[in-house]
Amino acid sequence: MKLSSRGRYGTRVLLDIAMHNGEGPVPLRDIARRQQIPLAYLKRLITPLVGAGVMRSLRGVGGGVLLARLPQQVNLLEVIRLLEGTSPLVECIDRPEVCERSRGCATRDLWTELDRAARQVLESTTLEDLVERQKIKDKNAGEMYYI
Amino acid sequence: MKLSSRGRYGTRVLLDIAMHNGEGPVPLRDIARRQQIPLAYLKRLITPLVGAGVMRSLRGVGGGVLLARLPQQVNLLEVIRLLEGTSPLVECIDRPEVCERSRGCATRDLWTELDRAARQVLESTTLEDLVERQKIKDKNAGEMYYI
DNA sequence: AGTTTGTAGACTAAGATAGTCACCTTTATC
DNA sequence: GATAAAGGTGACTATCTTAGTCTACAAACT
Repeated sequence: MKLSSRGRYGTRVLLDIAMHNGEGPVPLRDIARRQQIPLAYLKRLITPLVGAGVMRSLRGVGGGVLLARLPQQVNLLEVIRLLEGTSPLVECIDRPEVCERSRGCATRDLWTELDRAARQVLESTTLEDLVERQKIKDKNAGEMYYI
Repeated sequence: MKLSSRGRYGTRVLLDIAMHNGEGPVPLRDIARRQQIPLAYLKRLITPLVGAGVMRSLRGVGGGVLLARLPQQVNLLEVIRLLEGTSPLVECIDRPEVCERSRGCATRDLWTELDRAARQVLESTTLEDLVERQKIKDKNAGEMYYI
């Protein structure tokens, strides 16, 4: 039960470009620097997000990446699924046929419950929510200097 | 965000011995057969559970393993933590110092929320709950034959 | 044409996971 | 006390996943 660095990085990348939403394409180089992600790795990381239409990319001079939808239209469940590849916590949740004991298995019910709880948190959070939280944090951080 | 086979196996093992609670030591051989877990692997699997006082073991003829506490006194959060070793979903949740951006990181708050949601499900479920659910399932399975 | 950007594929190093094997220790029983 | 039936332990291995690199390529702006 670990979140991979793909999941962590990718979410940070989306939050980064969401924070710059409306300002045109954000170069990967800048994102890599701000988020401390190796550029070559970042390039690979975003491909599923671009492919799924969560973000768009523009090549060439002045290019970069930007959100393909409004921040409130991107929920974190979709994001994590795209980044991690594998969806469920345990294989048998979605595909009972992979384990012959699925039908009468009490532990499987528990994993299902666990998976649902996690999904609920992710699905109910959008990029806009993250942006709001981040802005509050940035604001508070600024005020810290005056205390 | 996958549950390891250690976590899945180990939980099944505990449910197995909880179902036989009060009947004396349950031999690992029997558990291995019923739960379809390689015996050699099973032996290794249970050591942290024995070490933490969740189950007890008895060697020699007529030996086996049994619960060291009442089923309602064993919650699944403790079990999963013992089996998986690593506790939090993301390192920085418990140890902000591992990442310099922890303080002002909105994604970290999300991971914390996610972790708490998962913990809540596990912590509020005891072995007794699992036993109850399993008994209902077994009962229903029995009735299926008469339909 | 040249430079700046993103794209794609192949590859690799390190670590985790799942599992095996051989041998040891404890305990009951004859 | 020999023996057999249990669990315990350390070392090992095969496979997979993760994280990351490298190289060559394609598009777009100037």
